[in-house]
Amino acid sequence: MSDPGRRDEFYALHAHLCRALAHPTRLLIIEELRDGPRAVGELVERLGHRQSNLSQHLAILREQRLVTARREGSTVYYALRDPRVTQAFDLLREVLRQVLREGERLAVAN
Amino acid sequence: MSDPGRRDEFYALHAHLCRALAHPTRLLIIEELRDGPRAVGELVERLGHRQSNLSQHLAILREQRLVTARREGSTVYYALRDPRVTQAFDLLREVLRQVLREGERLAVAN
DNA sequence: GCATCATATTCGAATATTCACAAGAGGCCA
DNA sequence: TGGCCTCTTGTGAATATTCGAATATGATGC
Repeated sequence: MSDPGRRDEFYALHAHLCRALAHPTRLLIIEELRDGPRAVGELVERLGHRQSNLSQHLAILREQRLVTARREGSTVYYALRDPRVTQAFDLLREVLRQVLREGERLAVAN
Repeated sequence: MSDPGRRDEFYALHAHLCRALAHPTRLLIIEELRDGPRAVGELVERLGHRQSNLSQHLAILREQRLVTARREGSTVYYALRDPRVTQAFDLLREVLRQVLREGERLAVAN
């Protein structure tokens, strides 16, 4: 990582990975996949978004290799690829909760 | 979290947090702050961006409460607020490395 | 073949992000 | 006070993201 070009490229990829997580719908998808694979139709039903919209978000998660897609007949099952993604997800969730708690204290203090 | 309105709001905040991480420059800033606080000028020198640009990125990290800013005379020192942020950062970095390794294998295999 | 169901992709409009530059704001010291 | 240093913020242009609607693809069964 001493080559600055390679370093910049790596950080760009890292940022793309974060970007893939930077949308509420995609976070909800990840939460849904936490307990195992789900078909697109199930996600549509459970999350209540347009099918094309979910498909677009799933494509983004696929491109960043955060999920795998397995075809079974005409239905496609999505699954999380790496448990570390949910670990990172949970860490940030804790950070957020902390921020909200401190925000409440600040709101009271000011 | 059973109230759907509250759930959506929480996921929106979570997404905003991820969004704050979704830029190479901001990831580089976090990496720089890993070993302790840094003045804005130091970051400018080490990262080689316009000072106003770094200030804009620092503002985004501040708004999401990922960093703290402490004034000392006329210089401002930034620091990471929560070590879990770097933990999440590192987890995603590992995921990325894994993806790159598998990508190489795929590139060879195809 | 054709119809149907499940999923994916394309398109365009609305919105958000990012950068550089210019201008503002606060602290320090003569 | 005035000048200088450090940092922040407003503006606008270029670019990227997001959504719904429409359309395309792909598998299944008749």
